[in-house]
Amino acid sequence: MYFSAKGEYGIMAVLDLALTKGSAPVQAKAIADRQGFPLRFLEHILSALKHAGLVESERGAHGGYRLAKPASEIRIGDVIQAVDGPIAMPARALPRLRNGNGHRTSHGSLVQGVWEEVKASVLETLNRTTLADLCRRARDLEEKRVLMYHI
Amino acid sequence: MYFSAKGEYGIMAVLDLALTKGSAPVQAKAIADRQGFPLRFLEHILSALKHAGLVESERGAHGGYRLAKPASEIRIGDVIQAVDGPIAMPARALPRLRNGNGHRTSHGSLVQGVWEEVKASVLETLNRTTLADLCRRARDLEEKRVLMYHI
DNA sequence: TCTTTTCCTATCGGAGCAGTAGGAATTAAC
DNA sequence: GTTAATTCCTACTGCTCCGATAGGAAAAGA
Repeated sequence: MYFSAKGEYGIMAVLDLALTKGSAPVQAKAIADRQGFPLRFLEHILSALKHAGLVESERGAHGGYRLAKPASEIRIGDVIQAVDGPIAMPARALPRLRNGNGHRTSHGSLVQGVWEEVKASVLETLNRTTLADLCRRARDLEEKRVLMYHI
Repeated sequence: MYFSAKGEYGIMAVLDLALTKGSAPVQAKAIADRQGFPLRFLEHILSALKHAGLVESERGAHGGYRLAKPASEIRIGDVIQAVDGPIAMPARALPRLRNGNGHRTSHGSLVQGVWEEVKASVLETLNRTTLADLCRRARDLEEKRVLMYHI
C-alpha cells in the first residue's frame, strides 16, 4: 500500500496555514522554510490544493496563500485526494487482469470487491479527521512541550 | 495509496488453490493458465506465500502447491503482507521529513498519527475477510451465473 | 520600472515494480 | 539411470511514476 509524499507535504502545508495566525496571506517560501521542504516542489502542491478549492492565493509582492474555508470544514481526505488524485487500488493499471471486454475475470471481481472495502475504510478514516482536529492536537502537543520545558 | 499487483495475484492464487478440489497438489502452471498470468512471475508469488507459511509445496514431477491451513484461517491481510511485505505509509522513505535525529518535526508527528490510523483501519478491513469468505462469495457468484444461464 | 511572488510547462534522475531468464535441485515414471 | 516435470534460487531488464529541479510568464506592490 502506498501514500505519496505529496500527501504528507500537503497536510503539513495546510496545517502550517491554519496555525499561522494573522490575516496576511502566508508565502510559500515561509512554509518551505518552516517545514523544511523544497520551495519549487511545494508550489506544485499548493497549486493542486488551490485547484481543489482548499486554499486561495494572492499573487504579486506580499502575496501568498490562505485557507479557502474554515479549518473545521477541511477534511484530511480532501487534502490527500487534492494532491494525490483519487485513491486507486491497485494504482498501476494491469491490463493482463482484464479479459477482452475490459471486464475482470470471476476471481478478479472478488478481489475488486475487497479493494472497494479497503478504499471505503481508508476514506472513512481520512475524512473523519479535519484540519481543525489536527490544529487542536498540535496545540496540545505544544502545551505539553512547554510544560516539560518548565520542569 | 498503492497496492501492488502482486497482492492481487496472490489473492487469486490462493483462491484458486482453495477452490480446486482434490487432494493432489496444484501446479503453478495450472494456476497460471486458469487465471491468465505469467508462470515465472507467479512462481515468485507462490514462493513468498510459502515462506510466509500460507501454502506448502511438493517438488518434482507431479509436485505443486496446496494451502498450508484451512481456508478459514487464512486472512486476506496475511496474503497481502506475505507478498507485498508490511504495509508502510508513505512507502518511500523521505529523509527530508526527518530532522537530524531521525525524528519527525512536530507537524510531522501529527501526520504520522494519521498514517497509523489509516494503516490500522486497512489492516482491520483486510483481516476481517478470510479466504473461506471469498470461496463462499465465489460459489454464490457461480450459482447466480448458472441460474442466469438457464433462463 | 523593479522586485516579489504566484503560476505554468517541461524536464530529469532514481527507485521500485511487473515481468523475464537461466539453471540448480528434487521427484516420479519408465 | 535416464528423462521429464516441477519447484526453487538468483540475477537481470525495461518501464513507469514520483520527488525534485528549472525557466520563465503573469500579476501586484513599491
